[in-house]
Amino acid sequence: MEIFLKTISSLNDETRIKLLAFLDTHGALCVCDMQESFGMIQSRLSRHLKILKDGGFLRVERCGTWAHYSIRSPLDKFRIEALAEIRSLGIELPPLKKSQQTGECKL
Amino acid sequence: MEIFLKTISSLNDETRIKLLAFLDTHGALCVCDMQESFGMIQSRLSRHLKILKDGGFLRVERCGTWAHYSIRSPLDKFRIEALAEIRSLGIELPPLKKSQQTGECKL
DNA sequence: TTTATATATCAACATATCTTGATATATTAT
DNA sequence: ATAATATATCAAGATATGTTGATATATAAA
Repeated sequence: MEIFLKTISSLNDETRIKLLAFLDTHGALCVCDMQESFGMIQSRLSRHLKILKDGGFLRVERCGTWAHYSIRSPLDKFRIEALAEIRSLGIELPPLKKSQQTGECKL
Repeated sequence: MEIFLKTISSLNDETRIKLLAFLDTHGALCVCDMQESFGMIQSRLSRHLKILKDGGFLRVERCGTWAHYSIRSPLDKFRIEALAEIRSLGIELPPLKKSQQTGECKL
């Protein structure tokens, strides 16, 4: 029950649904790229990504100071269905802006 | 997006998940039966049932003063998966107590 | 070492949601 | 009509969640 509720509550926010859709579209992204793309304050973004990670939807791969978030794989059936449902919503997403940092590490 | 969020937020509560599981197990029930079974204050129960109805999970059939709630049918794929997930949780539910009212109407 | 960058976490405030008890509505029985 | 019953809704308070700005941590560069 606790895990299911955590999964559900991680989806219970428009910002997080957009982030999921964005990562679903673009694959792995670092926080700063999403920050640029969504024009979102860093602490806010970081918080939502943590909630999605704890909700079982995302994984993080650290690479130096960068944290690359991506959709976790494999996902269980329910989370796959949730993602499919989100995909089907046709949410309008911001264009991807890659933060022009030097020394980006190669995944 | 709004509809999806409403669906998700309707699931975002332990009480409502138990109610869904209960109705999934017992079929159509009137509010007073659930009230008896869960030992729950009527206003609270009524509120949660409304949220589940608005979330697209339940339907109501009125019969005199009684309101019989049941899982809506047919459900779309996502809600079916959500229900399946809830079923798989093996939640412990209270025994069904039929409120001993006279003149219960036949569905 | 100092400085800069990327990310995470915290504290304070604003907003949303849940619970309760009271009241409203609608139907049935007397 | 009045009284009783089933359900819905409202108002107030308690709790949870989201946002912001500030700070902490950790890595990399100079």
